[in-house]
Amino acid sequence: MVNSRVSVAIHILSLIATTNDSNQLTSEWIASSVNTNPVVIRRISSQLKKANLIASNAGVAGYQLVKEPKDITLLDIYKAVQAPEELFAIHDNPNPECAVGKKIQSTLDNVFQSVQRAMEDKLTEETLQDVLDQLFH
Amino acid sequence: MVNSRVSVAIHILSLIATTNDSNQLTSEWIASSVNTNPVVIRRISSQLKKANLIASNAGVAGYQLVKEPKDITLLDIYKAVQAPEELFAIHDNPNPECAVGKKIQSTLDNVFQSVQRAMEDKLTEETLQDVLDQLFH
DNA sequence: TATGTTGTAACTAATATGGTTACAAGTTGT
DNA sequence: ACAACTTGTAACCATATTAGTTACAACATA
Repeated sequence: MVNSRVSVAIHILSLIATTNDSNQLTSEWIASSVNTNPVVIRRISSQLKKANLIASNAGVAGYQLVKEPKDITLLDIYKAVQAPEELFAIHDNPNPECAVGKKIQSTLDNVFQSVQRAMEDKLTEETLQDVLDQLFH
Repeated sequence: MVNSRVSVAIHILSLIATTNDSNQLTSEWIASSVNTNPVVIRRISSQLKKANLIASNAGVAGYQLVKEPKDITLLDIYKAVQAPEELFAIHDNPNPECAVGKKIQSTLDNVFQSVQRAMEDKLTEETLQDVLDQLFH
């Protein structure tokens, strides 16, 4: 299962996108909406910052979006907080002296990549704006 | 990340589909191809059996496919070994007194379900036969 | 009856995850 | 200058998941 960092990241970005008073947007305030520890928020915010989705300044309260919500895809968010990780794990060291074992890894790699691409294509279709629309419809 | 049980399950099914001598298909022999412990094989085989993909008899060596490889989709295999589990985790207990916190779970549930459906649709397209074709092309 | 198998329970080590404490470094207002 | 507050990170902890392992009951077969 994909961990909840994606979920929390979308929550954070939704708050940033919809809160006018940037001064209010402290990690502690965000944490009280997400219901977690402020450090968890700062940790994930740090990843969103490295992915160039948000901006912030050490010492000064608040975070700002770097792009329009319609230009932030869920894949952007997914990749920001997910290690550059394959969706499916493949068992290692299958027996190369077995006809199946010899080719199973490359075969599964092909298959799983196409599945992962299908998922990522869907994540690309949906933007933060779509989430905001659903949140406030 | 989706654990390696899906990967191992496909390996097991490929061996069953392509090994004529059923007597050879012991959990120990399969384990030597997968490169793991026989109990791991029996554990996953047990799940495949419950999903009605393979058959076996306690005490007698071997496993048999219940369906044709072309009629076993990768989604069948995925669901057999994966707990009936959502692809994306959603953080719990967001603050209901916050406009975002109040609706984030139902919104993310919608969004993530559509993404999961895209992945499952792709898994449905590919069958064990397709894997066999790639293994022995 | 001896040998070998499947099926499972139970335990273990390794790893990932989210929560937490602590603190350095920065900003701001007085 | 300094007090109060913030972000950014390192470090640690408890928990859960995972795969590997040992052990053994139940069954089949020569």
